[in-house]
Amino acid sequence: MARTPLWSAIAETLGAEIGAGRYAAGDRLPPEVQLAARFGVNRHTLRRAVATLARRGLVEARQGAGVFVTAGRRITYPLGRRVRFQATLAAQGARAQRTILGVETRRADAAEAEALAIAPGGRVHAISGVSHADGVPVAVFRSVFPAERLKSLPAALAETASITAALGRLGVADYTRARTEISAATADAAQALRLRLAEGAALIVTRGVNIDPEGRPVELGETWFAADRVVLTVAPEDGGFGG
Amino acid sequence: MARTPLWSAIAETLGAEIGAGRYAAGDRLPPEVQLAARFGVNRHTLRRAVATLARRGLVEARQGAGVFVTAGRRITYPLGRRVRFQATLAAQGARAQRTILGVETRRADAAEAEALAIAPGGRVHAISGVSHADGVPVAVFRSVFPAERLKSLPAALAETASITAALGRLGVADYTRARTEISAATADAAQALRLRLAEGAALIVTRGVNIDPEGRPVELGETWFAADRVVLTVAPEDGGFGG
DNA sequence: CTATATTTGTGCGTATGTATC
DNA sequence: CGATACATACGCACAAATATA
Repeated sequence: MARTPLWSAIAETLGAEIGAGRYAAGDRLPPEVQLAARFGVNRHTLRRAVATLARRGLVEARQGAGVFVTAGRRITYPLGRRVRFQATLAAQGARAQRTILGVETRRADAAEAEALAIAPGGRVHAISGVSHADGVPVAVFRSVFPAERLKSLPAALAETASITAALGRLGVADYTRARTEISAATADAAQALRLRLAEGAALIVTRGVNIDPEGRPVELGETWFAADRVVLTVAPEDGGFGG
Repeated sequence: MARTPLWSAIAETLGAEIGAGRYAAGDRLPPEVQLAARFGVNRHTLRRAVATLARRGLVEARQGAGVFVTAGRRITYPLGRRVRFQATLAAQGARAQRTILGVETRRADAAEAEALAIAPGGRVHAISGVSHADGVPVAVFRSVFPAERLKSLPAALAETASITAALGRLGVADYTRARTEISAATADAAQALRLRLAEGAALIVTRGVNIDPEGRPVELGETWFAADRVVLTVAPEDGGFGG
């Protein structure tokens, strides 16, 4: 008979209270020392319970400020031939924004070279950044482009934050998603910071290759979505479900 | 300048050593007290580092036995119109096995009734279980079926563990996936136990409705995949990957 | 703007329980 | 059975970030 640990029972209790509305979205929970006193446990024990709730996305702890109940609305993100960030969010009444955090040109590793169908060790532009919906970060991404074909991509990106628009200037009028791999991971420190999540929170990970109309790869993209803010959907047939 | 916590630096070091092959798959790491001594930290601090690696799926701690490096091979699981567990694994040379852990008949909740297009409060059969590949648990699932139409499903499942076969006996010769939602989560205690993962490990979560050739929903299925053992793929065009 | 209190984050030490070998 | 090794839980202290007087 495995008896449930204290921290687990406390997490259940607090989670249920949040669900029941005792603490509403945006509210601050009582300080850890008070909660520890209420449950009659050590602060460490209570902290483990709170960490569990944070990983589940129910609360968010901010050092010096407190532990806050998170909001909770989820964006639906359809996967298919055509994956467009801005258009998807606009259709759901959300304002999309992309921030480029870094651009570098370097040699491709083996996996990148294969995915982009370039020579091993060929040069690539690597772009990383964060995607926001209505000011809330929903994903971090890293994209790799063949540098030889898209020499002036960094310059184009300096003028427009939209990757679609930047590619358009370089003659890639259209692109489609050849294949998408989906996995999951837990947020590391850097991702947690960018996405305003607790470390260890669940992320949906996608890895996909975009190709131009001739079938040549133009982008290898990896995206880490905050799982408590996004749901991906896969529809076997394209073309709307009719709202 | 944010100085990195000790536990984080230690996790990086150990993770790199595992990646470099200093500890091979299946190997046991030195005991916590030894590792704590090696890094000159308290056992708590080392445990947090190990917990981080466990969440990432690099290691697995077994009480009383030790901390072991996990194997690492990943199964590819294509999502599409036709989602068949046994056939998918067989194509990759893995032996598929499904264990039914529980069958109950109860009233549908609002979401289930809507997904299955039955009257609110109508009865459903709920099946839960675990899927294994070559003896390794890769997913836990819960499926809900309309009980009125499939009255003897529990009996059929008692004779064959295959859901496809059981449905076949009840006149559902074929079914296809209407839509799939994908998210991610971290493993709770029960899921961690069934999947032999650390609590907090990353899970890929899918939720899908299967429909018969006439378009009537026959199953609402939720699956939690161990993210370090499975990759889902989405191909815009159907038609086998050949293999 | 500065000083102080509050609150979460990290880390050590110790003790005991429980599963495995 | 005993020895080993991971799991839980308590206590104390200080650092870092934030809020407040």
